[in-house]
Amino acid sequence: MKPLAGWILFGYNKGKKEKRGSFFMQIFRKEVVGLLKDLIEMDEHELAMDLETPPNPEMGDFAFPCFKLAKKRRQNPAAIAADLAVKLPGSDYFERIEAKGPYLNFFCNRRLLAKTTVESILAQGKAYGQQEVGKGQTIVIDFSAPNIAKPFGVGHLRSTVIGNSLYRLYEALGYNCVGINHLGDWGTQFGKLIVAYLRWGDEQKLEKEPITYLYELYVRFHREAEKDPQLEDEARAWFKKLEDGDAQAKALWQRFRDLSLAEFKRIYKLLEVEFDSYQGESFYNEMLDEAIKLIEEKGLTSISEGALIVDLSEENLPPCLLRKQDGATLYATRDLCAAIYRQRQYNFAKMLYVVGADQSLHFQQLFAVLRKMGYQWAEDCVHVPFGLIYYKEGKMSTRRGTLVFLEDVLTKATELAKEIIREKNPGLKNKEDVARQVGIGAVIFGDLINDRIKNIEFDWDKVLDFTGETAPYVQYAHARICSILRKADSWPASYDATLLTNEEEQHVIRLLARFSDVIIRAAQTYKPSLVARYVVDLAAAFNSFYHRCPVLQAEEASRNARLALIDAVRQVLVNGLYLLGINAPEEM
RNA sequence: GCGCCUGUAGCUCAGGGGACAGAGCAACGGAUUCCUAAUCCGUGUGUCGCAGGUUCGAUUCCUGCCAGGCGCACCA
Repeated sequence: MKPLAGWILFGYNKGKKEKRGSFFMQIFRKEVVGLLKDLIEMDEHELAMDLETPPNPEMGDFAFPCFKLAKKRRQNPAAIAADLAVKLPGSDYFERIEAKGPYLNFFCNRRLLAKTTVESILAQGKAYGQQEVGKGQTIVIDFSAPNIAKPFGVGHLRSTVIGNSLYRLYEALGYNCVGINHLGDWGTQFGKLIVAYLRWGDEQKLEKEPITYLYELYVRFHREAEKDPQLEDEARAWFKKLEDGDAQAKALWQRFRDLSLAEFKRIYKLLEVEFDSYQGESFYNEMLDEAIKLIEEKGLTSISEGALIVDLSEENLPPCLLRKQDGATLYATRDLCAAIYRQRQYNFAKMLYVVGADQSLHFQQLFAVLRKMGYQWAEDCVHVPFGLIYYKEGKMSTRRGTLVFLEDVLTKATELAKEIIREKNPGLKNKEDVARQVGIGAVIFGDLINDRIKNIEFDWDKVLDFTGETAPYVQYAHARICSILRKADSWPASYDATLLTNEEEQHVIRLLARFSDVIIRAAQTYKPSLVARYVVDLAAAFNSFYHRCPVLQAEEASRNARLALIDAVRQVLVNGLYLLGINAPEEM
């Protein structure tokens, strides 16, 4: 996988993962390298690579392990560490440098770290954490992509929230992002739906509850098709007619699509997710012939069992089907066409497909065909897979009808939030709004906190638990800060952040300083979970601080510095939650 | 059968080759004349699936095996 140009500047193309700290920590890191480089037989890069963060803050902020030197010098590593500690010149950046066993530990100047961190957060505000590594580059993100005429289940939530978070992460890195909702609005399922509707359809029911009703028809089709396999053939025939432009088929399709899309947009509004394009599979219908011709001209196609395929046996992959026996196209055909179109349209530096891991093979095939076609940019296409959502009984299945509707989950979570508000903060204004932000935030967060590749078991108790590592926990910390800031009637004319040196304050500051690093790493690995974990850590650190260190009651100099500190925490919580697509109410 | 993914505390999961492997939940015990108790503090359990290998050092990298999940041509 080719690294993005921006990351090369950031030292991310070194093959081996480079351990680096935040922007601020980077200043200190450079100083460590500067201090050590003349004392040891290692080049600066190797030295920087070996620097690590001790497991415990009592062991300092940086550690240099002396094992490699021990081998080179044929000496005891602990003796080397002790020797270096004595020989090192002093530095304003560090309060202490001491040997501990085979490690040389560096302790940052707390005052300096506190000052740089808090002051830049307050100066940069919403922009804190943002960078420009992606400036001038476009990244296409294909996400959500629900199937028309099927309900929006909790399974679709994953693609939607992961994609949305990646969008915001890359935007924060300066990339020009294009979010595409590649709607599943074409394919054999429409043949099925048309058959079902023509046989059993009820206009009034369709009008009233389009998705639910279309879903019923879809489930019924599969139930009946088990007894009567001929239905499947009939469905395929109708889809072929649709592709050939049959008026009746087209009219039904259009209706199903319009009704479904209207419902999806309601959910996107609840989630506050937006797209730059809703060009789904059907959009490419007119271009399919041209795309297939392009592949044929490159001599990649062949006929097998009556179908038009691209043989991929050289790549150790099953063939990619472009046309079925009846001439109708498939998912892969339309995806190939879409990829080519998007490259022409956006000239992307990278294209992400946020699609379930169960489709890994499809993407391997897709990218293989693009490579065979000679497109360099095939290397810039990335499948960002995620695990399935499970019920105890097994995978959720649209066909079997064992699906949990996302809207129900969002509604229940919001209601629970409202209940808790009524109990804990009855005087709160705009309860509805806050309940929605908290409830929906909890659902989004519950998804993003887990590494995306893991399967998730759907559990109502867990979705509706608002304690511990959850969005409400983070939002609550934020609301508390806002409350303190409100009560501090006057904002200090000046503050001295170098006073923030106690353990709780420093713990918070170290986390604050790491924020930009988290953004880079989350974007690089396509893992919003890193941001979710970070934001929980920061909230937890704040909560510890909150319980041990008074702000408003502190004597003036300390009070002013702490007000600045918590305002910085507030800002970073807001920025972090934003990257996850979650709101931070000021009261809850 | 082949391919991909996963396997860490009772449960759900973090862990960027290094110093005693960490959270949340659940359980129990504490904290509210004090900035929102959706909070905080304390109490403890691990053959890091198993077996090899690379390394000064492996939960982390490699190989094999075991278990679970997903996928493997006319669905998406």
